[in-house]
Amino acid sequence: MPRPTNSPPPKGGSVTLAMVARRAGVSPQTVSNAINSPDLLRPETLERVRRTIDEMGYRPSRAAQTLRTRSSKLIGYGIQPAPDGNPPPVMDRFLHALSQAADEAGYRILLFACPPGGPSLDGYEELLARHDVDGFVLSNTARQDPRQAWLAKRGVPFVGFGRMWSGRQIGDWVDVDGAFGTDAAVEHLVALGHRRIAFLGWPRGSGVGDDRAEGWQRAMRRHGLPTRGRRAESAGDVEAARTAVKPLLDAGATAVVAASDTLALGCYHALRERGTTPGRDLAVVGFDDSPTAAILSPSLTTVAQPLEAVGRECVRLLLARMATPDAPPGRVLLEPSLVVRESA
Amino acid sequence: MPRPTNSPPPKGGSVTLAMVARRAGVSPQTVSNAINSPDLLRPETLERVRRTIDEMGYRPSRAAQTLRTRSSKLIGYGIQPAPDGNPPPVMDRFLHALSQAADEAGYRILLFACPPGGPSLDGYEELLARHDVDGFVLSNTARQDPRQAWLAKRGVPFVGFGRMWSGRQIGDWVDVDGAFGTDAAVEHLVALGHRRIAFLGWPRGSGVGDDRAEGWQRAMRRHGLPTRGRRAESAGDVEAARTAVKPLLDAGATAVVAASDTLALGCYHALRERGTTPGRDLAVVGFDDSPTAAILSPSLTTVAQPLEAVGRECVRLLLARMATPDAPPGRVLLEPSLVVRESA
DNA sequence: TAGGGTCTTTGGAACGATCTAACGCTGAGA
DNA sequence: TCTCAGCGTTAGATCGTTCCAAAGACCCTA
Repeated sequence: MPRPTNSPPPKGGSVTLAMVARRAGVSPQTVSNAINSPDLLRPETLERVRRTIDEMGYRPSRAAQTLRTRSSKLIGYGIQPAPDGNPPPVMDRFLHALSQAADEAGYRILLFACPPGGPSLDGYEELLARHDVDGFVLSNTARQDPRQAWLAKRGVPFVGFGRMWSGRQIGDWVDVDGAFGTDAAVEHLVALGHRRIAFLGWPRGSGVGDDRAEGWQRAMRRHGLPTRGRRAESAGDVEAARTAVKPLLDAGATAVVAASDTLALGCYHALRERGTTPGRDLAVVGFDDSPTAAILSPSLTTVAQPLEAVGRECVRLLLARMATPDAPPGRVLLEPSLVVRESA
Repeated sequence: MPRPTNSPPPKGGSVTLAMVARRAGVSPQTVSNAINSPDLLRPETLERVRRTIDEMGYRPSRAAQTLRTRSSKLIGYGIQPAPDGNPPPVMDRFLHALSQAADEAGYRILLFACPPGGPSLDGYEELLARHDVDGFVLSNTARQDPRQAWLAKRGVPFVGFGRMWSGRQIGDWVDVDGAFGTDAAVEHLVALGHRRIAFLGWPRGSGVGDDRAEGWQRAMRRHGLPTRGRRAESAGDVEAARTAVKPLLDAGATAVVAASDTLALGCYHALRERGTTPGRDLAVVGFDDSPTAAILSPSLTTVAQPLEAVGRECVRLLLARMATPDAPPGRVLLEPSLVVRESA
């Protein structure tokens, strides 16, 4: 009769450290060392252990490692619901980039659903207490976002996608230089011969929006072009943009730089309404390179965020923070790139 | 001098089962029972333990539970890179729904990055061996997808978003009834008085495409309307669609049902080219309710997939499978809904 | 040959939870 | 009166790994 055991039923044919050790004729600790501190072993022992590991297809159990080391090699990410109408159109690309970068560093992304209407802190608390998450990536950071301060107070490593627009800067972040993007858009338009270049943005006070406006303004100034009367503000939806852009057209603008692809689409509509054609009668540049941009007709010239790089940098900063908790904060501003299509 | 210990530095002020037990004056096992089998305890003991748990803010450690039970309460999800040009425009919505449904059942989604060019099995292997993942959700299931068979052979619970279009059906899946969607689109058009309703789809042989075509065909037949000469095939991009739809227009179609929003947009372009207006001169219905659909002008009537429901059902089926591994396969076909906008 | 110093390797004790078997006690059935 | 199942609870072992301290192997010098 087999010995009575109170161990749970094995799931796969999971190989343990002890099994490897027995087969290789060493102690479990030596196998552990072979993996974590190879330089402690005599080369021939190391070789033998390594071969045995391969032969048996051994993989360390994360649960056991986490229990012992209190580090789960997990990065938490709260996934936001799409606020109606204006879902971040690019979030799955970012998430893939993030996941890939994490994988390469031996980490994984653990998802949790943020309830709609502002992220609460419960989810973060839960992941921290129960899963021993090593750190967090924050996105859709808002003005008055409580998360950074909350995490910082607890000494939990985190990195935000998006800088803080109000109050004191807290912690590490990676962001895209919106001003650089609109500046580049203006450069492109100037090179095409445009002089009366307008900007269609969101109401002042939104950090992202003001940033994008600033790039336009600075480039205009650099070229000695007037900005007065060339700027309009609009809510984020197409309809509002269509209305808001009209004064700019009436004022004789030959090109419009918009703060988002959605706003740019509003320009398209306004132009069609008066029987003119985007890209021919008026140059239009959007922002975000949303999937829509490529399939419009004429296709939309737009500023693309380097999401893959953002993901990589987020992981890099996060790992650095975990390695040296007291290091000065890391802040990375990445340059977006202009995707030139038919509309400009 | 404090007793020497070899425990790792505590991360938070983490409270353990043993600490709760000591404070409540019971054994650790009783606290465990209070959580996992409350009906074993005498009501007054239960009450006392529960109060202590609340007071101390105790949370069981997932790592320890996983180690002991071999169940991580984790669901693996391989996140695909966006294949160029045609990223599934809806995947982040699905992912949020999935994560939320999992959360509510006490599970979490663990992400891993699938390398581009078809998912390899390595990622699945890794999650299984190292993280003791309890199951997987598959999406972007392709013809000849090796994953289902691989997982089934190992007895790993999984559920696919998307049925299997070729070969034998393996395992559980949830899918959206494309035929139902196009059928409903035809119904709507017929009610508007249309008779010459065309279908613009992908080349035959793609499971999803054939499914959507079939709903159109069956509804047409039901109404005694001819389908001959009213069907065109096109590659998935706007440009191809624009070309492919022309014969349908020439043949006098008054309405087009497209297999995707992108194809529908191709119709828009073809119409504009000949100076006609979508929604007035020709009704157009798309499929997917991508973000683009709402912001087009005229806005696009389209068939919306119930992604929240898909997420919920995926989790439900997966949990059922884990509970009873030998139960007959669960297959859920959900009805999409027609979102009526200006184009039809 | 004994002593001292490197290098390698090992035993034992955690980490925090859950499983099994049994504790001492009561009351029902024979 | 004796046996035994059931009650709520507990002791002890165990999951697979890593940390700590110390033991063993080895070589060199005195």
